Order: sequence, then structure tokens, then C-alpha cells
Amino acid sequence: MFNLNKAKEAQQRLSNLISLEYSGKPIKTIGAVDCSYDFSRQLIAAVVVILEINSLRLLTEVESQDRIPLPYIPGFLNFREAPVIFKAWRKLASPPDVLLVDGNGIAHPRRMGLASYIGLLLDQATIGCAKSPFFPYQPPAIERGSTSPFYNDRGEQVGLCLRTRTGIKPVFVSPGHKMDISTAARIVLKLARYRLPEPLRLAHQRAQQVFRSKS
DNA sequence: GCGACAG
DNA sequence: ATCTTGTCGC
Repeated sequence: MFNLNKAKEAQQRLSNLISLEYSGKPIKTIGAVDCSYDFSRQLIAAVVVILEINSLRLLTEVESQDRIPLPYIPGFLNFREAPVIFKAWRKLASPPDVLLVDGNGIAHPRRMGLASYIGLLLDQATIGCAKSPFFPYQPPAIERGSTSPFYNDRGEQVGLCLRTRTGIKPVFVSPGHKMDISTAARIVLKLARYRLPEPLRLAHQRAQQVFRSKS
């Protein structure tokens, strides 16, 4: 069964393997992943979508389901959502150049948020784009594109608070794996027409549909 | 001991 | 995450 201390040790050990450098390869395809739940049946679903970076045209979509493996424990979302995400990932013919994840990357108590965990185990460039942070932050200026750095409890910068829409609550961008802070923020801003980047909005919408037989 | 705490 | 449509405001 799940052991909190073992889990912490694993996260800390894995965090040393994270790369904060992007290959520099031009990005042609962008992926996004999100999960949804059916608590009445204890099921979790993961959807991965891949879009063409400029046209935002949907190229691929895969989905998988599983029993919910663990209750939600702050700081351990990776052990809850990664398994079903890996299951869906195996259905992909080819991976995207970069994968967006709904959650944090290195902006995590042990620098091992869901985005970093997924990126590391899949050897995939990932970006964490969270709707709320683990750490305190200073709100960026009100205009779209404004940013403010935020730090973990050790004083290390772990991401950028990014205003993707003027006057709207910012998002919290942090590298997952094979990614750097500024490139991550640049990509998220480029893809954001609304608060969240389009690929994540699509993945979220599709994940929701899984447990809703209607339209 | 108490409150915080991605989704 | 999820329960849930319309409504008010930029």
C-alpha cells in the first residue's frame, strides 16, 4: 500500500534527475493532458490531446480509465494521476514536442510536481501550468503578459506567475522536465487565448465528457 | 497543537 | 476534482 514517507523519499530522489534545459528543437506539436473523476464508481479518466502549435488543429486524442488509486493528498497528486496518464500515453503513435500538464512542475515542496514526474518517467519535455500555487507569490501587473517570479521555501525560483488575460487571475507556470522557466512561460502565453492555454482547455473539456454520456 | 495544502 | 444555470461585469 501507499506509504507517505516512502513516497516523499521517492520524490526527493527523482527530483535530482530533472533537467531544466530545453533542447531548443523548434516546436511543431504541443500536447496537453488532464484527468476527470467519477467518484460514484471510483473511476479516473485521462485524456491526452496533441495539437499543431500554430493552427491549434487537433491532430491526436487518446483516453484511458482506471480505478482511483489513492485519495487526494496535497503534494502527492503524481501518484494519483500519473498511472492512468501513462496508460493513455501508450496509445500514442508519436509524442508531442512539448506536453502541458494541469498542475505544477518543480514548483512543488520537493520539486516533484505532477508535470515533473510525468516528464521524467516518460523522458518527455513537460510544462506545469497550475491554477493555484504551493508557495506565496506577488501578483503580476494587471496586463496580459505580465509576470512575477515565485520561489519555494528554500528561496529558489521555481516558476513564473503569468497573467494570461488582462484583469484575470494569473496561472502558475513551472518547468516539468527538459524545460526552462522562461521558455515554459513563453509557450503558455503564446497558447493562451483565455486564462488557460488552448491545449489544456481542450484536454479538460474532453476529459469531462468521458463521464458525461450526453453533449 | 493549528492551519495550509496542485487536482 | 465535483455538486450546477443563469447572471453580472469587464
